[in-house]
Amino acid sequence: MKHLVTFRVIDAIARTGSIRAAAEHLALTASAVQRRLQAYELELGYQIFERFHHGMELNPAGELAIVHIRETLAETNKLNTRLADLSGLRRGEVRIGCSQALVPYFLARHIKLYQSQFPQVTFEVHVLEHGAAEKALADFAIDIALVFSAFSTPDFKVLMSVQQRLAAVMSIDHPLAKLDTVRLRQCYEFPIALASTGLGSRSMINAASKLLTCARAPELESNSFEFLKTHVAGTNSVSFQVEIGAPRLGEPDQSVVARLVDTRDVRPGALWLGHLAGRGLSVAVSRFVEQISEDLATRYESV
Amino acid sequence: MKHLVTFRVIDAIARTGSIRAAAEHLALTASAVQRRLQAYELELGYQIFERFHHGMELNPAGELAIVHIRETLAETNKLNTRLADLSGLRRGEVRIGCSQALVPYFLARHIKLYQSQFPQVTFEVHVLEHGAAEKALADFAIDIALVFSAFSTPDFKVLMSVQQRLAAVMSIDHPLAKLDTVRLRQCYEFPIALASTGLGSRSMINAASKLLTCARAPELESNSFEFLKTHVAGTNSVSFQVEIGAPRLGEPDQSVVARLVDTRDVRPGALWLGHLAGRGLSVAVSRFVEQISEDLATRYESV
DNA sequence: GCTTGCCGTTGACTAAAACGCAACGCTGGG
DNA sequence: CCCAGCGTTGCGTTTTAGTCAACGGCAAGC
Repeated sequence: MKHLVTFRVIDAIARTGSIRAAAEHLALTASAVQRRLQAYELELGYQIFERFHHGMELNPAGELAIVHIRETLAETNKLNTRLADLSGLRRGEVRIGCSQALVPYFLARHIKLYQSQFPQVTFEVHVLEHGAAEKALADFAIDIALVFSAFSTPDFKVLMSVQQRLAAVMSIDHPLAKLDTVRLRQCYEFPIALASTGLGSRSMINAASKLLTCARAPELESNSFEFLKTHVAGTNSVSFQVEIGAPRLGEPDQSVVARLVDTRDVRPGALWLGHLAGRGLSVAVSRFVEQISEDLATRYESV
Repeated sequence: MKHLVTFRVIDAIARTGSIRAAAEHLALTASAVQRRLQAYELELGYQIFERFHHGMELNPAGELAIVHIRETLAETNKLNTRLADLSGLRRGEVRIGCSQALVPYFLARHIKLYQSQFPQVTFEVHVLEHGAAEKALADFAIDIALVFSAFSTPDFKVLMSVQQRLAAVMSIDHPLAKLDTVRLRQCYEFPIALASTGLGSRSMINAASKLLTCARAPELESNSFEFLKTHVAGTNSVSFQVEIGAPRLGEPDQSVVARLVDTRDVRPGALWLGHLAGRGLSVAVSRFVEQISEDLATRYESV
């Protein structure tokens, strides 16, 4: 889109924090980028960026402008998907921000299913926790967020939220694998491998461990569920994962199985699906929201 | 704004229905206008207009596009007012669509009051009834509508609505002017001058007259309240006007006075203040909405 | 039945804007 | 003290947007 290059340029400057970085990102020269910005600031009548020796930063006027700019870019995308939708084929882009736990099973399955129906729709998956997801929504970097922490400001609209129990993850031949559900006390009889602080499963464990006399520091800690999984597969360690991020209950994933933890030990958390309030969703996105909402609603209890 | 000329060009084509008319309106050549449109259609990948021998008309894709285009233009205006607001002075534009009755007293008073505080804010007043106001809102031609008919689709958000009684308008020395309120029957003892069908006061009268045996066709009919007013000033005719559009009760306006009609004869109608749902209001507009809402709320009963 | 008028569109030419390149002045960190 | 990285500017070239004039087509009017 010819008339939007200035907006894309300014957006890039704001994101990268420097004209030269933005220029490289856009395959342009620094001077071209600088001149576009200068021309826009002149038209607007206000400086948008504060110039520092280390780069550029938005000033208060720029904060207002960048919202308008990103909104316009997003609206343009929506127009394109609507037009494509009108002419028959469903095209579009879905940009998701979600917790790490959602990626390997839940999202992978749903994106595959969706693309088998609408191959022209592309996906962008950003792994983000907590506030990062809110910021990405506000910056128009993602369309929807699927996270474990509740949204902290009213700028976001919750589309749905479901209960999530905690699951213990262990090797397929682990003694606890024979049980249907496990007690937290039983898990602590083995070495414990936990996700890093800040991830969904860790906060559930932390809350529960306060009440548990046998609780102790974990033998292993990592911010990669993938690593935790391979670790427990080869040892008698026990790890934990939010229900939806655990290997499908019952269906062993290679050499790892998951068992729900008794709710008397760990109270269920919540998974939130939301988007930016006041912002409409494109056809492709709302169709995807429908798909995952339906699955979530049938699979888990709403909260 | 350099990057919006294409949008303004297309908007002009859509409004005028022809490239050449749009060109003249924009002080450009027809070929320049045509090329901008062609370039946009090429970028978009879809034709936006249907070409006829008598001019241009939006096709379905164009209907989608024009909404986006007008929304973008309106959003740009909002950004400008927000920036001006941030830098101290309150600048901006308020575009109102309203029924004829509102103009002479109510709007004139409020615009004068508003501009005495914020002289940099400009006003556009469009006299529109019924559906025309809804269309103007949807086309982003006005920011708010203040009309007597309720909004017919959920695309509009009602900000407030107040009851409106009917008032009889007569010369200052008219026999009925001695009364505080009048009965409809008493009015019909004199020649009657009515507003044209489609205007607010007329529909209230029409509804009431069905129940009245003495009702008859009016001696005079006009779509100009101004004319009706000067007519009753010089004769013993009686005309009607919605409460808010009548000369201030008690305060004679030159040679005309208004008296409320008994509510047993004519049930109050409603005055609606609304804007386009999902569209935020600029600072200047929302400030004006506040001002008139407060006045309406203290002066009339809400409904 | 032909003319006249208005429509969108196109080719040729010109004025203006955008871009790349190279260079300048500046500041903070090694 | 120098070097790396920043935003910015002058200059020559390329690309773009505009005017002007002309073409072909359809509809109404004499």
